[in-house]
Amino acid sequence: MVDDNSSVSLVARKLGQYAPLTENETELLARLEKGHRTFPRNSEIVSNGNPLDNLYAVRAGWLMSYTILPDGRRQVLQLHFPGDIISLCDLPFGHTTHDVKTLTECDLSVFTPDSLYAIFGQSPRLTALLFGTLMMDHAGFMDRVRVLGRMNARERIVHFLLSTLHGLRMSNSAISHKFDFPLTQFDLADAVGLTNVSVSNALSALQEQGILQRSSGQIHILNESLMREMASFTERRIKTDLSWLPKTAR
Amino acid sequence: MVDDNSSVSLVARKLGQYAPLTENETELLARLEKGHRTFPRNSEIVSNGNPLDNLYAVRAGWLMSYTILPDGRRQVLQLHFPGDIISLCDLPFGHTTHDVKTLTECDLSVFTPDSLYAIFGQSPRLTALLFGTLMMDHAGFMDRVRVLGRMNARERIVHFLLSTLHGLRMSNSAISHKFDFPLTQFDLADAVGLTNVSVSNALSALQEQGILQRSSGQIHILNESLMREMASFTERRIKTDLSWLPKTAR
DNA sequence: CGACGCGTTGAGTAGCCTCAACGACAGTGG
DNA sequence: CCACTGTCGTTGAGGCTACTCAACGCGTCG
Repeated sequence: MVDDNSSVSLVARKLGQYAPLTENETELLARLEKGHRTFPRNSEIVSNGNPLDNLYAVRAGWLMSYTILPDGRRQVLQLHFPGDIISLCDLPFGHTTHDVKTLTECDLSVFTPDSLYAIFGQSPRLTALLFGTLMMDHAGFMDRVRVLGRMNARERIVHFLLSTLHGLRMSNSAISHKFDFPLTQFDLADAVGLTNVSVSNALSALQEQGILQRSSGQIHILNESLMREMASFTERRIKTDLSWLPKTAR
Repeated sequence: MVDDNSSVSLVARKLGQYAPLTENETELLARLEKGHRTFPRNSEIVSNGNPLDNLYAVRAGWLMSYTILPDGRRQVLQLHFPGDIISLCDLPFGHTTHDVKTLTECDLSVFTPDSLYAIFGQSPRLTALLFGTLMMDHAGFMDRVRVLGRMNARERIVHFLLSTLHGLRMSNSAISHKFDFPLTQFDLADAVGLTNVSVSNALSALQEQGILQRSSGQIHILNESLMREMASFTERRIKTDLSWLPKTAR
């Protein structure tokens, strides 16, 4: 377990990329992550339809949220990385709207909605930043609708890998072109609306063409710019001028 | 032109469904819709990538937002109905991220981001409600990812029609099972990731089975409960207990 | 060692796509 | 008033992508 930066909130680090935070704001966020606990790989963290008792801040590890159709088909909705807050989007519903489970061993901070409400009450600026991350997610889902609606197998996979890389860099800008990728091909298939067979074929083809390389749970992006073009991937960056924040830096 | 309710903000009416609004709040929203103008059918309202100079509140008519891929493929992202605010989700980016055009003649209020910032500064509760609607959209996009990723032609169309009906009822709860539907089959196809041919076939099949009926730009839902089951459609309703609103009703 | 999960590969299939032709209809201009 | 034009929806023929089903190799773990 890495303890050398346990005092720094990963959520704060991520939000700090959008706008500088005051000490007070950092402290507010750190409070969310006071208590934390590790979950083994493949743990069910959130179960669809339950009352929203807890939210989770990811301190380490990967998770994914997904839904199961009545007949068993599964759709992976989103990956969650360090710095993300899980179930934030369910706040206005009061209950969870999908399942979440860990893809790796995870270190999560568990807190209640009330802890967030406290932040909402105390810092309009943090509130806005949190909503900002939600709107980033929103844009991400709009992109995925475009991908799932109009792209073929290879384009889908390329886009997904790029957005994964992008998501990783959000909390750790040091991520290069090579990264651990703990999803099985079944997971990846359920994320991009294909079958494991098609995923296997497409990945092989991509590797064949020297676009990427795979090795034991790792992905190596060999030609990022070509991949961006293939999937018409556009990186969404929140406007750094956050003049729209309510009560700016009171 | 209907003038008898021109003094009532449609946005206010929609937000009022989630939580009662004070007079002051209603007045704030009404300010957004002070000026308005009509646009003919098929007008380009928003063009992808431009600076976000204006937002629009829909007072009457239907619009749709969409993206065009480099090779011309199109994906319809969302329909917009009376009471909706267009481009709200682009606020943190400072530029538009998709195109919007009118499907019918539309009556739109045009206002600047600054007008919204004014609301953000004056009413945290309205701010939260506006974000609430955004999170409803968010949930809608998550549902669409599930639909596009894992459902076949008929299920997709059924789901889309139901969510359209649901969206209409959001601003006008009097909508029954029969409603105008100004989308062409090309539009519908681009919304659910199919071709016009598949849409035509699927609609014919649905009509054949007595599930719905079409007649000159109208859709008549004959068996809503069966359709809900077919597409495992779940109606998202924002929790009416909005205790999480910051500075509740100060 | 056997059991299981995971990835790969092959053969056959199904759903949706492409291309094309045609009819209905509305708008336009002569 | 009527051809002319373009959009829209329908239907058919053929093709392609991704799916289903299945077998097999590999590695991990009990």
